[in-house]
Amino acid sequence: MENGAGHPEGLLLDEPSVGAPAGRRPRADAARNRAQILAAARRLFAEKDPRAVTMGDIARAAGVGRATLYRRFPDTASVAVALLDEHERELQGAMISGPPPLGPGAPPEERLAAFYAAMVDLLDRHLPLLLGAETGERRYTTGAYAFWRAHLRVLARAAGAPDPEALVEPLLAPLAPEAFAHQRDRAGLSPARIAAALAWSARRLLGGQDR
Amino acid sequence: MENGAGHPEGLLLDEPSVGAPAGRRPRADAARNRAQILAAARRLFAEKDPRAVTMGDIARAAGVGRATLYRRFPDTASVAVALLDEHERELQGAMISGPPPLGPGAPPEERLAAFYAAMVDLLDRHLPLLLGAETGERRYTTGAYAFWRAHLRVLARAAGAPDPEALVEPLLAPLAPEAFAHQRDRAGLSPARIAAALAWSARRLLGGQDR
DNA sequence: CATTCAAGCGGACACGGTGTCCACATAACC
DNA sequence: GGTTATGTGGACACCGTGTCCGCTTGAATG
Repeated sequence: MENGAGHPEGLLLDEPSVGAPAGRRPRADAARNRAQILAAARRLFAEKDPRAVTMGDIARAAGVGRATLYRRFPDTASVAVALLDEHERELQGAMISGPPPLGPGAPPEERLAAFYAAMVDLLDRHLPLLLGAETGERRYTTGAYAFWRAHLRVLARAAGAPDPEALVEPLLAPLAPEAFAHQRDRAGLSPARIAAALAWSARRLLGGQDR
Repeated sequence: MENGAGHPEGLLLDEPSVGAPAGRRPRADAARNRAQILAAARRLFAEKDPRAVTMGDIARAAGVGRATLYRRFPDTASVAVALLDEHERELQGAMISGPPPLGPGAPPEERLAAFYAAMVDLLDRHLPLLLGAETGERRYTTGAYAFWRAHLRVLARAAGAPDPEALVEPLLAPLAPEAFAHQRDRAGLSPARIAAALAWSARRLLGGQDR
């Protein structure tokens, strides 16, 4: 990486882009349907297992035909991604240009701990959506993931870790939606306790006692 | 936990039990079919995306009817679990009673590093099966997972970590099959490099300089 | 305000996978 | 060799997916 202080600037702060027509202003009924779809989907994801939500469910709950739904979203995961977009962009902004320790200016281990805390909060508040959006392999191909990855690579590098590229995945893996769901709902750990354990890990891993 | 040197003894060292008749000796044709099913499934999981393998695929490749397959295995994941059983039991045995550093007798951070190395090796050799067996949430409900969990809890406790229970998940998350697949096949990291990064993490996290 | 036309809509279809049922076959036991 | 319990697999109904095509409707134009 050339840029020493490099941040993953502009890596995923683009427009919503998922399910929204690009060129001209959308038609009134189209916009209304889109809003109905998103509202219905948010409800459905929350009230049953997000991975069991089908395209037919969403279309029926939104009061539109299935083909109308398919016109904008290729699958249920894309709907969830659209619902998550704004929350994730907000967090990304705070990471790039917000106040420390989440933003620039704090030592790497503290920035990592703050990132963990923010992500645990995001997971806690929007777990159904995240489960619906990032099921299985899809997690790694989504745009947001590339951003988290780039961010953590910068932090690992700044902390002088031996192989930042290879360290990124272990740092990010505990934030997998399924992992969080298991800890919170199956094992009964509070989000605060999960965040505390991650903060401890962050300081152990990137803390600068020897290097 | 009462048992100070406690190991999760007998937690998952039971009989294969998946798809094998329990009580009496199985019929000759049943045993033959079972072997054909497992052989065919192993082949299929290796040659295409394990998550795209269907019950019909396995039955056809094994030369048996679909209902025969359903008699033993409720879904494709169970077939993969049966194929993994022996490898995992072998590793579990080494962890409980094998030589250090994998077995008892080494400091926690070294045992964790050895566990990571062994798991990376298992993942590298049997990734298709693991992807087929532990897709998504199922990972957390499988028997083997409970064993890894218990093992890491013991190590974290021995290292004096503040909240071993909450630390287990972050320690285990990087070993999710999807995470490994992404690192090795998408990011192009060699298993050795992945293992090295995990070993470094293990020593930072559980290494005993300050506790 | 009437006309025109592209964009949006949704009912209907074909396909493929799942899980179950039941009539038949066959190995194991007497 | 006859009997029985177990194993087998073809067939069925159901559900979700993804696509096609004729109809509707909003918006731009004269």
